[in-house]
Amino acid sequence: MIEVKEGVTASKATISRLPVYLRFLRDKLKAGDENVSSTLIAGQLRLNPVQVRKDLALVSSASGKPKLGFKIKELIESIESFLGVCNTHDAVLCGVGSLGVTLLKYEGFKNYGLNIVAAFDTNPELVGKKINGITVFSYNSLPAKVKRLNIKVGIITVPKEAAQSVADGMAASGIRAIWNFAPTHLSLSPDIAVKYEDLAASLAVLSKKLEDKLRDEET
Amino acid sequence: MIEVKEGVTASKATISRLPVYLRFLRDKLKAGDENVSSTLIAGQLRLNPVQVRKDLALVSSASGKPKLGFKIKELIESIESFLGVCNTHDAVLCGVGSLGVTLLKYEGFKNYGLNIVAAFDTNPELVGKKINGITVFSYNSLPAKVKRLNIKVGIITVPKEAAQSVADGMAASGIRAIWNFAPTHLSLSPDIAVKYEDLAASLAVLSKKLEDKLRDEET
DNA sequence: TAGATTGTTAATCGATTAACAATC
DNA sequence: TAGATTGTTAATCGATTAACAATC
Repeated sequence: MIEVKEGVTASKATISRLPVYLRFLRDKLKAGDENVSSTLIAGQLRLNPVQVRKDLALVSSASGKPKLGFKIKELIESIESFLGVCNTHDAVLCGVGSLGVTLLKYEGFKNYGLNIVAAFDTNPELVGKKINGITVFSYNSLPAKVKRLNIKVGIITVPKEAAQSVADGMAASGIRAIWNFAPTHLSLSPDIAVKYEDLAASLAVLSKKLEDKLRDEET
Repeated sequence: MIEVKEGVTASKATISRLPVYLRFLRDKLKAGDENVSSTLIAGQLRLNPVQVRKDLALVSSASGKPKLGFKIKELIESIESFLGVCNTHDAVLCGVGSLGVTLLKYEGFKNYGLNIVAAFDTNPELVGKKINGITVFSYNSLPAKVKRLNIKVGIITVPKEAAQSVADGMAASGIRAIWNFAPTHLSLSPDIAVKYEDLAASLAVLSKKLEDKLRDEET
């Protein structure tokens, strides 16, 4: 039996590596492997083996065996539990445009503890439609629904002009965490957790990496 | 005249804050402001003022004036030039599904130096279509096109099962930077820069923030 | 002038990496 | 046994923050 470590404070960096490990381990398990070493994980994922061991030790009480490594199943259980403990939240999505629909259709969230229970839009033509089993409601009904279901997580996929006002509405309805896909900064009370899904920032980082590679080459 | 600092090595953290500043400054300029202080930027963006000044000093030779702050226009020019210098790349996108179409329709990339010149898919029904002015070609023609146009950046929006094979194909055709939206790890030569757009990881970070907020509350 | 703000140097903080004994 | 691998402690590295003189 795998003990789940509760109340452990993992760094943001570790937290964002955990889903990567999880995905990798699930693939390995599927491929029929039973054990995996931190050396192997690090090699494939281009990380430092010590870092991998530290990350794993933080969320899992399953200890590895010298020479053999870790039991994949145990690690998966541990990471799932750890993320699950932090996670499993109902969420609402606002803005049923191209991106909103893409997210509503995305099945992967359930594996990571997010459950989108309702979508909202101002466009009357969309209201009442079901996308991937999730009903689109009128934007006006957002506060009531969020309050009634005690929902804490909101996803914003509206055009950037509308994002601040939607965020304010969500905050006023009791939402405490906002996943913002609109390319704009939000001004909100420090009580609200905000995660920006910023494609421009990602792109900048990739470009930087590319320039580094190309520069290294010249030398 | 604003000098552009070339060959400056900004940290990954700084790089990913630059687009955020840029967006904020553009909004301020639009609102009619002429000057802005690092204190104000930091306050609104919830950053440390010293950090803001350091970031700005790194990419801009425009110096701020005590009491007044910085000229917004100069800062915008500097950041645009800096990101532009690193950036301006033609790119191809592979996988014209829900997410692929969303990205093809997204106008924001041009502001940050990315220019998607062609899309590819294996589905014959999609081939020949134009999305937002970008033609969808047969997946088979990817290598030839990438080589001929000397394209260095590839965007992967195929299902995860196909991602590795697409990545291999891109790498073999000369692509040096891959923006991977498929929820899977890619094994590639260290020569290739890869940026994972990992929704699961983002979600984990947001959940962690939320848990922190909720925990703080109890105390 | 008084006070807000800059730019820089030094201190702190946190995360990554190196070193190495323990062990299967 | 020999060697790969673990887990932990110490060292390093890098980024953030604090302190403060300079200045508009």
